[in-house]
Formats: sequence, C-alpha cells, structure tokens
Amino acid sequence: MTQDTPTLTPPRAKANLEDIARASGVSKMTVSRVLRGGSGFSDETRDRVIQMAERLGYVPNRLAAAFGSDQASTLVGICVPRLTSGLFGHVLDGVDRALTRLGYQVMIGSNNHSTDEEEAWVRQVVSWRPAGVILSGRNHSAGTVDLLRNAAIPVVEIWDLTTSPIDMSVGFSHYDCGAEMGQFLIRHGRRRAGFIGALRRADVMGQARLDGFAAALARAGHPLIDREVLHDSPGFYPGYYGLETLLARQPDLDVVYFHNDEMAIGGLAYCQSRGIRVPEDLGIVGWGGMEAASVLPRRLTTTVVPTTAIGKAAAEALVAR
Amino acid sequence: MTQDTPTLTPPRAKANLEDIARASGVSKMTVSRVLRGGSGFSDETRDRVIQMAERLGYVPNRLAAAFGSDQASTLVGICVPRLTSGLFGHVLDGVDRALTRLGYQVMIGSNNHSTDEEEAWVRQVVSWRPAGVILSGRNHSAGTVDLLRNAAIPVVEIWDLTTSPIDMSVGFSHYDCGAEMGQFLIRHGRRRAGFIGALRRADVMGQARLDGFAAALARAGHPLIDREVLHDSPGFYPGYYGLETLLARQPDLDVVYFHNDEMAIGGLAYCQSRGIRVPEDLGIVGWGGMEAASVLPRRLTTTVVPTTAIGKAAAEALVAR
DNA sequence: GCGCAAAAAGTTATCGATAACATACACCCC
DNA sequence: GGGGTGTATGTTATCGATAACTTTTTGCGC
Repeated sequence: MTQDTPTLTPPRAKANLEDIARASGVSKMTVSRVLRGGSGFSDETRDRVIQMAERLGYVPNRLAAAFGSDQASTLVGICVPRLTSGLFGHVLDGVDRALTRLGYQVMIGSNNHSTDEEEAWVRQVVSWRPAGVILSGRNHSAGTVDLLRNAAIPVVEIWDLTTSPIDMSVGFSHYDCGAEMGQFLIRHGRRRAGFIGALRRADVMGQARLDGFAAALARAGHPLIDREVLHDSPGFYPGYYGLETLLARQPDLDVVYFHNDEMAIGGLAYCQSRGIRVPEDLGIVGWGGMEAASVLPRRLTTTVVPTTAIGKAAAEALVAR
Repeated sequence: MTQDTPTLTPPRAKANLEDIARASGVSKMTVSRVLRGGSGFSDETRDRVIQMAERLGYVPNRLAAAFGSDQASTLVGICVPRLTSGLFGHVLDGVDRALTRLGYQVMIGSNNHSTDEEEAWVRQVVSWRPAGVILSGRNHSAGTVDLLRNAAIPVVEIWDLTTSPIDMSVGFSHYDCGAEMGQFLIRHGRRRAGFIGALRRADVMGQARLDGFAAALARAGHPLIDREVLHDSPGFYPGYYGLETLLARQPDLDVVYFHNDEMAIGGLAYCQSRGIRVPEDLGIVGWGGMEAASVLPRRLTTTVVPTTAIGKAAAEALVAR
C-alpha cells in the first residue's frame, strides 16, 4: 500500500495515528496526546491535528489502545439470568445509561440461571480484559470466581445481596423480600398461604424468596400449606396452570404467593375465568413490580424492585474503581 | 518480573502463549496452533500443550488476537431503541443465543429513537473493529452510514425492512403492519377509528404503522377520525390517559389503534374503569404481541411480531459473511 | 545574552497473538 | 539413494496505540 499524497484521499480506507501525524507534520505521539485530550502541545498544533483527524475520518482503534496499555479498556460485561425478563431489561437500561455516559461499552450475556453457562460467558469476557464485570446473583461456580480473581477484574454482584461478595455487591435480600411479604400477609389476616414457583432449584433467588416466605409464615404459626413448583419458565401460562393445579389440591387457600408478577398475572387471569374474587376469595401476590400490574382491574399485591437503580448503582460502583 | 521456574507457580498472574511455549518446550506458534484447534502438530504435542495451558490457567487475550489479525474479532454490536421494551428484550435474546453459540460476544446499545445517539454509539463500537453490527430501523444519520461503510463492517438492519439497506436487512414492513390492521378492522365492520401514539416523529416505525393504517382506512372510504400522539414514552399510563383524551374529543369512535400493546393495555384499563365494553362498545387494538396481552380478561386485538426469530435471523445473516 | 525551568515535541520499546514464510525431518516411490 | 511430498515445527515481521523516557524549543528573570 503506497501512501503518497496522503492529504488528497479524504476518507481513506482507514487512517491511523501515523497518517494523521504525517499529514499534520508532527509525531504519532503528539497526535495521540491531542486526541486523548492530554497536555503538552500548543493550541495551534491541537487545532491542526484535530482538523486533520476529522478530514481523514480517523476512527481510533480501541483494540490497539486497550491492548497496548491494559489500562484503557472501556469494556464492561454484564450477565443476567434472562434477557426476556422485563426486570432485567430495566437493570440493563440502568447499567447502559450510566456506562455509556462515561464512555464505556457494555457486553451482555445471559445464563439461564445456570452457573455453568455463566462460567462459559465469564471465560469469554475475561479474555477481552474488561474494565469490570457485573454478575447476577450470589451463586457462582468456583471456576468463575477463580477466573475473575486471577484476572483481578472488578466485579459487582447484583440482584441478591451477599455477605461474602467476590468483590462488590449491590442489591437486596431475596430471603428478606419473601419474609416481609409473609409478615405482611399475616398482618392482613391471611392464614392459609400457598406458593407457586418455577424452574425448581435453578433459580436460587426465587428459592430464597420462598424460603424467607415460608420461614416468616412458620414463625407466625400459620405455616405454608402447599407449593407448586413448575419446571417451566416463569411466565403467564405457567402462572395460570400452576394456580389451577394448586387449587385442585388445596381449594381453601386464602392467598397465593407467586414467583413473580408475570406468573401472578397468569394466576389473576385464572381467577377471573373461574369467578374467583380477588382479593376477597383469594389474595394474589407477585414479585417484581411489573408496570403492567399497576393498571390491572384487580390490583396485584407485589414487591416493587428498584431495577434501574440497581443497574445504575452497579455501574457506578464499578467505575469508582 | 522474573520468570524463573515457570512450572512451579500454577495460576500465575497471567500466563501467555510464551509461558506455555516455554513450559512445554515448543514455540509460541505451535501453542497458538494447538489452542486454536488448527493442524500441524502431533497428538503428543497437543496433549502436552493443552495440559500446560490448563495448568497455568491460561486465558487467551482476545484483544491481542483481534488486534494482531484484524480477522479474529468476535465482537458484534446491537443497538435497539429501548432496552426496557419487552419486544427488544426478545430480539436481544434471539441475537444473544445465536451468537453466543458461535463464540461471539455481544455489545449492546440503545438510542432512544435518536439517530444522533445511534451515531454516537456506532462511533464507539466501530472503534472496537467488530465483526458486525446490528441496527434497528431503516433511519440512520449520514455519519452512521459513512462510519460503517468506511470501516467495511457487515451491517444488518432489523425491525423495519428497507429497500435500500446499508448492507443487509431483516424484518418486516411497519407500514404494511398498519395497513393490514386497517383492512382487518374494516372487514370486521369498524368504521370510526382513532389512533393513539407516542414519541411523535421520533419513533419513525410507529409513525410508519400509523401511515399505513390511515392509508388503508382512507382507501376503504372510512378515513381515520382522529389521533392523539403523546410526547411520552409508549407505556401503560400514556395509553390510559391518551384514550381518555381522545374519547373526550371523539366520543363515538368504534375502535382505537394503539402504538403498541403496552399502551393498548393502558387503554383497556381505562375502558374497564369507565364501564366501556370491549370489544362491543369500542375495539382496542395494539401491536407487538406482548405475552401478557393473551391472558387479559378482554382479548386485545394485536399484531404478533416474531421478535426472537428476527434476532436470530439477523445474527445468522451476519455470521454468514 | 546567560541560564534555567517549563512547555512542546520526538524516540524507542512494548503489549500478545498471528500471518507468512522458512526449516527440519520422516517416509515412500521409482 | 535421489527427489518429491507431507507433516511438524520454528522465525520474523506486524498490527496501532501508549508509557516512559529524551530532546528541542520557548519564555523569562536577572
């Protein structure tokens, strides 16, 4: 590739620092300094370089920058259990907004509540030497922890608070969520509670809510009557059919705690179809604070989770490093 | 950093190809070949190298690899209008699944329906020399197009089909969506239709649906009676209050087409609160195919969009390059 | 006009992996 | 056993930016 008359071929294939340097009669280093907004150059030089960079359509090569300095990485990875959940969409949004504003790029991943899938993702992401990683939950494989510790990458665990984080933790306690809801329902006179969940043990956080819930009920002397935990993903239909199944076994429940709002809305639909009055005959309780829930004819009882705020806080914790 | 006795410090700071090469008595190049699963080495060598790589806790440096070869980038960027929309969550999921399986990493961005924000994102992403980029919609700034063309990066535009794509296009026509819904409603005897939207002209695709809708109605001789377009984001509450406003102006509409399902559910809630029977008194029509819509007491009329499939198809189109 | 500090700029080495090219050796056929 | 065909391996240059260091220039006080 001959590179004569560099000033006459405007948006050339790809210009690099060298090209700009040549075209503006300075050294690469000066160009680098100017473009990164450092100091050590005259105003005149700066203007000339910036103008030339624009003229040549310069696009920095972050690959080279990050590789050369292993300081300059602006990559942040975030792994959530499912991308299709509205809650995680809001978390992602919080993370994305906070990081984009600061010039970071966000790499996503999802793990389907599997620590092995998470580890596979972490392995990939770590090989990009990111500035930080955000994981969901407190449960990680040993390999995941090793990988992150060895690479000395800042980590924020979100969504479920942990007392022994890999590095940092932003979130709330799912166990406490469940326990508080249990107490709340007892205070409101409910005595025969059921639970409908999904994914069995895979969703550790949903399980924690159930544990907290059941513990609170037991303490109050009105233990959980029954539970129905489906293998399915926690969506509307599983909620609908889950309630049908549970009520077939236990017709005299007075309240049902669902894995999340989506399932609860499914339960609500079942009640509607069978003429079960909510909340008179049966209380329907969800979790998550779906916006949809608030405009439904029958108000759902739910726990609102500060999704966007968690994302934002996680991003900020990471950047503070 | 002295590097003696490399075999005795198992998960050293960070091992690189050189370390593995030294430890297993071959050259860097051989290690590289083995780890990338190429050919040109004996089984014996392969085993030794792989074992050594594991022992040293080797994590490849994708930064270096992508930088050195400018072939090996496994980064793909995707930019959607909003991360908080359920529809885009499914698109992301489709993209993520398809690409993760093939060893790519996904960088996300959101543009709030602004081509300027999109351009800013593209500028960042291009500097990582991605293997491909997925954009939403057909509307992009000149800068965006230049950037991508100059960098010769494969591009897929999703969500709205365009006849003159930057590179490739996967999706459907929003105009046709609107038109088909218009025809459908006319066939079902609706004569006095209204429209409730959001974001004004910013959401070009929502606007296209409106245009198609209005055109179909006009062709059928029953033009759109009125429209109410809010500045707000297209959520439940804007749907609720939008319908209130529209009906105050036009009490005798027999059907209302909403920007999307979320707004339509808000409209449904309004009807419920005022005793307006759906669909007898008023048809409520959404767009998008939210799962929630299907379990509501009153069935929403809507257009189901193959979100996950689009994401998957886009990813596959990209990889096919 | 000298000397010295600060500002402006240039030089060199480097990050880790890979492409492209070069070598060494085994094997086999005529 | 000469020469060809592979297979297994090693060497060298390279990608683009940056850190760390060095050199040149400018400004200014006396």
